[in-house]
Amino acid sequence: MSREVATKKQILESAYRLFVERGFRGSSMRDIAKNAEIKAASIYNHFDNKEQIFAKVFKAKHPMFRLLSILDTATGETAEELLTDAIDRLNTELRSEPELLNLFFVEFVEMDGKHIQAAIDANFPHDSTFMRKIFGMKSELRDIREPVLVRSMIGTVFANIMFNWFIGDSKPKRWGSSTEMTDVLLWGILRKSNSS
Amino acid sequence: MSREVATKKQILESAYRLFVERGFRGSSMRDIAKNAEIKAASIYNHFDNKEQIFAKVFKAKHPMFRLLSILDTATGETAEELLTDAIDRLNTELRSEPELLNLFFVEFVEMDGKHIQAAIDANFPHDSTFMRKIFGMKSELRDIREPVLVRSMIGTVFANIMFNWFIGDSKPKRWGSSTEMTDVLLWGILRKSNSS
DNA sequence: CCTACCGATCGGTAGG
DNA sequence: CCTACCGATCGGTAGG
Repeated sequence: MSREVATKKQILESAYRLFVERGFRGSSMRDIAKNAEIKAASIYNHFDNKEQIFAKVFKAKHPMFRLLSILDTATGETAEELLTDAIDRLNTELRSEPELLNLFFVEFVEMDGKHIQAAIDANFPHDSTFMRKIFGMKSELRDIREPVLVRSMIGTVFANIMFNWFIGDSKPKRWGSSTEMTDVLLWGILRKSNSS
Repeated sequence: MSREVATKKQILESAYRLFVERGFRGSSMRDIAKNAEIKAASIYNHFDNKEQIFAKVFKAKHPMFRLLSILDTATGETAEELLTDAIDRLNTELRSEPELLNLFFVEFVEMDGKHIQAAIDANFPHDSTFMRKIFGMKSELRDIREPVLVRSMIGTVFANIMFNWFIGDSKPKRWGSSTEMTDVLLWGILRKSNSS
């Protein structure tokens, strides 16, 4: 990797971490430069301006594709096992890296969503191992299209975590556990009832 | 309402709109003052600093309680009707006011979630008409606790909308409609199968 | 509630 | 890739 490419990569990585932690306007070019171990003016040898950096970071780190990759690692002999494992993995990943979705929030609030389409165009099509696996277990499922199934799963996990943020650490018993939430999802997806 | 209270209210309302549109660091005290039709220095007669304004805005506008209020307006003779109407209302509201959740995103990214607990403490307990209604239809439902039900519903609607942001306007057919998503949820909740 | 102002920091440029 | 610097804007204060 040439020196130039390496520096560019350092800038993008530094910017990613800062945008995720402090948002776009909260991350200065000087801070981005410092983490990349250069001076602020040198950034302009690689990028035209701050927003161009954000656009490239967002394209490279769009969280949707990260979540689909996590799904691909799930395993299981039956549909119920596969789905449960997939949900566990999503939950674990989002809990250990809660800022995974921050980049998207920043894009939505500060950028008005204007880079989303370009990021989608750059990353599609995505070959999903998970969808192929669950497709092979079709007989165990209700008649639901695969993408709808994937949405339901990501949605359930996502909603669990968001909801936990919403209510803070208070009253977890009152509001239920994520296991209870997963149960609702499985009942909605599987052809036969799961053990509960 | 005294002049002083009215001014304070104008400042909070102005700050709310700006925080939601541009984030915390993207909203200057001068902008907040201009929308409230005073000068920037005058804000300090009512608030100590910018962050205190955010804390008060967040406490007053925590989106969780807004969503619960929307649920309370739902009607229906059967559990299926009530749930479908509730989901429709949530979808309609979030679609017509997509920035409803932005305040929460800003709190999460720029404030590191530090005001959440205070907002919860200030707003609980919340008397939910919706939960009482659905409680009365318990025989039509699987054995799911009401809060879990509410979470599933808000979660499903929320995940639908987030997912639509994720994928932008592209390939709606490929990824399914929110009707298909609702169907999965109803199957997971209702004791008997719904028409599909 | 205002005018006037503070030091600090911002994104970006000039010129080497 | 750097030093030095630009005008603009920031949160906040003094003083009336």
